Amino acid sequence: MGRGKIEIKRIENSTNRQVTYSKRRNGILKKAKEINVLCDAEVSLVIFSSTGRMSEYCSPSTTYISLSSVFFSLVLCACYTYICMMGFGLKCEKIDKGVGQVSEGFREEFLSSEVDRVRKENDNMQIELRHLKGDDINALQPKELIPIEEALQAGLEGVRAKQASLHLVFL
Amino acid sequence: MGRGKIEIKRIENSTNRQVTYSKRRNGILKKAKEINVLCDAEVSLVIFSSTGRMSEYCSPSTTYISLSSVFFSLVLCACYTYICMMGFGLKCEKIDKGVGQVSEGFREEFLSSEVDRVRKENDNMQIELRHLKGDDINALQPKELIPIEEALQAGLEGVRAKQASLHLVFL
DNA sequence: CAGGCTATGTATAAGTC
DNA sequence: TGACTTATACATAGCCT
Repeated sequence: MGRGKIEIKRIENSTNRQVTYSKRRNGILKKAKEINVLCDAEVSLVIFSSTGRMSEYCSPSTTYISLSSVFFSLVLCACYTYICMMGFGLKCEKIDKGVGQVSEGFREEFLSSEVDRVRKENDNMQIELRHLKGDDINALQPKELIPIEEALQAGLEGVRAKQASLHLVFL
Repeated sequence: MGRGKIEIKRIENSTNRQVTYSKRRNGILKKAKEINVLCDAEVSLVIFSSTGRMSEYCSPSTTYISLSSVFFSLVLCACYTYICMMGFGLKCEKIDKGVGQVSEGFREEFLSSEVDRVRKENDNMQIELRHLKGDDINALQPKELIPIEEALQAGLEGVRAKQASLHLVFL
């Protein structure tokens, strides 16, 4: 993608390598952001240059900040590592042998179904919200549009009535 | 980079979105591999499609695991990754098989915090929905009413435009 | 819906300052 | 070393099957 074609192999000239790294890193980060926006994809990207400098991108929408327990983080971290390593068929014995944990099946089962339930509720609301905002309505039948229109109309009237009353107060 | 220029915003047509996702995901994965080879960079990339399918790439070297101080920086990403996976209801068999007890142990902890998170999300959406429907707006400040009104107005216009286009078809 | 096909938009290798 | 330019290779949007 430049003046000349290059072979995909380690760039021996270190200056060149550094320059190419910067450019390509920016390119990848940009593309990561684009696919997130264009396609609703979640992306987690971490790049280390050969000098150890790190760049990263995580798509927004995340709530990991709320997970404050350090222990928890470490476990997740280990987990992530494990995923990466498994990708290359490596075994991570440390994790296997690591902390033994007693798990109480019932509570977990409850939590699991609760997560499912709340998530479903979430999905439905998200769809409703989208529709109210005029998104994703192309797939809808004419009939289905009517209640949406009515809801919007009613909402608008409500808000405007409220605004009008506030306005009176200010006069 | 195609027949036409596109704006970087959510692709509404879901078929298109899926197609674009596949193509761009392959593109990013390719570039991740290239920067790894060309520039000796370590890359860790995880992408989830909106349907929850995961793709990942980790550069072959696993040396970063030993760089524990730097690696610690990955914790946030790790959390994020794990949440994504759970968030899409994926069963990560690799983890379950490999880590066994450990994964079960923190799965519960995860589920617990996940229930909290999703519930919070639920609450927020519920509030937004209520406001759009004209409920609970008495407590709002005039300023806060404006975006609501605008959203309603925009939504209404969207729905009516859609209805108009459908109407044309029926004539 | 998954796989090809091109015209076209982007990324970027190499060059310049 | 970094910022900017340019010619080229590459990625991909819109089609088509």
